[in-house]
Amino acid sequence: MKKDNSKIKQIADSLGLSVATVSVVLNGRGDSVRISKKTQKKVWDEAKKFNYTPNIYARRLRTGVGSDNTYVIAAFWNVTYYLNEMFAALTRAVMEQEEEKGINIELVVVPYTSGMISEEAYKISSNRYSGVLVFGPSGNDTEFFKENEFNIPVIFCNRRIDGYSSVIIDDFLAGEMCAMHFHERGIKTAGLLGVDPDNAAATHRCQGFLEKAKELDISVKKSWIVSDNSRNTSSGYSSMNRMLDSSSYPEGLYVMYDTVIVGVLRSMKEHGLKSPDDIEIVSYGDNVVLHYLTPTITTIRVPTTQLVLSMLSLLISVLEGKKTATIIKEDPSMVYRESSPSPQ
Amino acid sequence: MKKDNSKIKQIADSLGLSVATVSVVLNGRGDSVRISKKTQKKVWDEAKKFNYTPNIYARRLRTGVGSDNTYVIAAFWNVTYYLNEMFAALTRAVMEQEEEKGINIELVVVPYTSGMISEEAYKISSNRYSGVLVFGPSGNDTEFFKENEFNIPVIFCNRRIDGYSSVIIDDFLAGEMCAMHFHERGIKTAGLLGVDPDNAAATHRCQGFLEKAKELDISVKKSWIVSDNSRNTSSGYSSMNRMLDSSSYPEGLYVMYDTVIVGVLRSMKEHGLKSPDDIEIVSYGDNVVLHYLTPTITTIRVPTTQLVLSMLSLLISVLEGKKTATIIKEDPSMVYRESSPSPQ
DNA sequence: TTGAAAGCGGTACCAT
DNA sequence: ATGGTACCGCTTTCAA
Repeated sequence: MKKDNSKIKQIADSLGLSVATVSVVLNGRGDSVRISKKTQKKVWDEAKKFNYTPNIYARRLRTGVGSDNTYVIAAFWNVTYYLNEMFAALTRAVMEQEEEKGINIELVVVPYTSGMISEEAYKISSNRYSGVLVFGPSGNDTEFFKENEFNIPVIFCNRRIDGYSSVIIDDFLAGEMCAMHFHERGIKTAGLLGVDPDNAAATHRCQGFLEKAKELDISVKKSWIVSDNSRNTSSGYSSMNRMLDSSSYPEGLYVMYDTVIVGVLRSMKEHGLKSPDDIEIVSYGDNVVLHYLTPTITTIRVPTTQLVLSMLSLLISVLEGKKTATIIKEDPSMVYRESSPSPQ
Repeated sequence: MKKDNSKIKQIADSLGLSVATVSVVLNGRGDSVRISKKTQKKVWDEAKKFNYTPNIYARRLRTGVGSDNTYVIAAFWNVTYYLNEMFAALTRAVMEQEEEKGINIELVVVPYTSGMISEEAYKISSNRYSGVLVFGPSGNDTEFFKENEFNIPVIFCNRRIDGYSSVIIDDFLAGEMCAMHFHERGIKTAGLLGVDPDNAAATHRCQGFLEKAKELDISVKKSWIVSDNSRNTSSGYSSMNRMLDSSSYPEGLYVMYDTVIVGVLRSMKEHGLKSPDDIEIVSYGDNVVLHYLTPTITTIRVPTTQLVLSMLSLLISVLEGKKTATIIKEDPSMVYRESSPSPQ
């Protein structure tokens, strides 16, 4: 059922009043401008009948509000994944940049479901935003951007796409780091949990890991590579169950996202297994719980906060004409904890 | 350093061109409209020199984009707390309501730091938004709203404030529920972790708990009431340390937020204590990890998803004139797990 | 107590 | 290849 978003003029006409009067009443200033109660009521009734909704953009333009030094930045947000930590980083980055650069940022969040970004992307090319940040695009989603071109800057979070800016983690390296770590620990068999062909970042990590593992003679059985495209505690639990219910398990496990780790630990416990004794675990991410779980979890830390801040900062620089499209790298680093201690 | 957000007219004048030409060039349509390369370059150079930033609202108004059936909804977001789960719920609620009601929602996130909402709140009264949702206001913040009045609907998440709409959890009841549960478990001594006088919801829970505990002869020592206004894993860890480092500890512990629980468990472990054997734990919230930790954590579940959905749905109803300001209640419920099993 | 009209900053049509 | 101008929807000043 289509709403009739009527305009002030329509209300005014059908009441035989002027738009000025209607506007004043609708802004709650009827009394102070001394519009008669009777007229006020008529206006309100008619507005309700027409289901009047003010055009916010017309209002803003007229009042000049939010037009000075203001960038309208859209954050395209994949609701399918668990990007919650990133959101916290984004809100903080916004406050920081507003302060630092003396600007105003209007942060518009555009939710999309994995693979369906094309349904929302028309918004990018319709003069709505100053610039765009994209979080968590799947294979389909990135494909869409490759095939289209936009006239405002679009910056990706940890995805390389020709012609676009991005801030990326060297995920291939993150994969290699884990394999090298396992090698130094004397680990000869290893598995991967959370593989997702639709996720470019995770895929790079896998590749980096697998190539390096091969080079270092770490054996990776097929049944030790478990996919998981949900990235949450429950999915981590069932993924790990799948591996452990099969005949064997590896000495070392590389978990693609720290958001699943509690589920992994649970599954191990229910199978009577302990980390690091039975399986050494290396996670990916910098969630603070990794430092408090039992065992504490070794992780390849990605600087989430820095990542998001770099995205926003880059976008603003581009908008200010200070930089052109580019790629910024943030480096992952190893944090040793109980689940797979430092080799030294 | 104030930016000079110059206008198209200025560029046009200083170049001796028309606004039309400048507009076309700046929109990247210079070639298709056959503006000479030379002129295009002049325009771009001048725009850069003037640091031209288009007024997004003027553009939207003119192009009519995003004006049909669109509500601009601001979510005031306290970045000090850990409301990440809520954000996921909010993005999903937005998609749901757009679908269900056949409307468009532009979700604007306005970050604020605890106690400082007044610095951002002027935005509410300046015609920027259709309506406002407020998440995580502290005592100061709610005080501010009590003292001011706004001409657009403002809806609070789990805070009662005279004259405003809200969707609330019966936190007093949630407190009582825990005390009653402990009583049925035969627990005679209990503590509270995560008390925060600045947080109305947590305070109600404490009150409900303490009153019921008194009634049921559960003793609550002062040193067992530990405050924590940070609500994260680290703060939970240090809060619990504070309690356990003192002379004694209670049989039952009510933890005000599930976001601290991993820290609490860690502290107990380091003190050689186990749940439920040494201390029975009841949490508050519905984070999925509670179901996978060791031990699994008994909790008073609040329907976060429903809570946020109700807020948004209520706001839209008010905007559509279908409802007036009101208060909606969502009920907490007990979920029994290992850390404090069902009494039966 | 109400109305007429200017104008916010752009875009796009139609001329030239 | 470029310019003139109406107009998007609303608020506000000033006049009646």
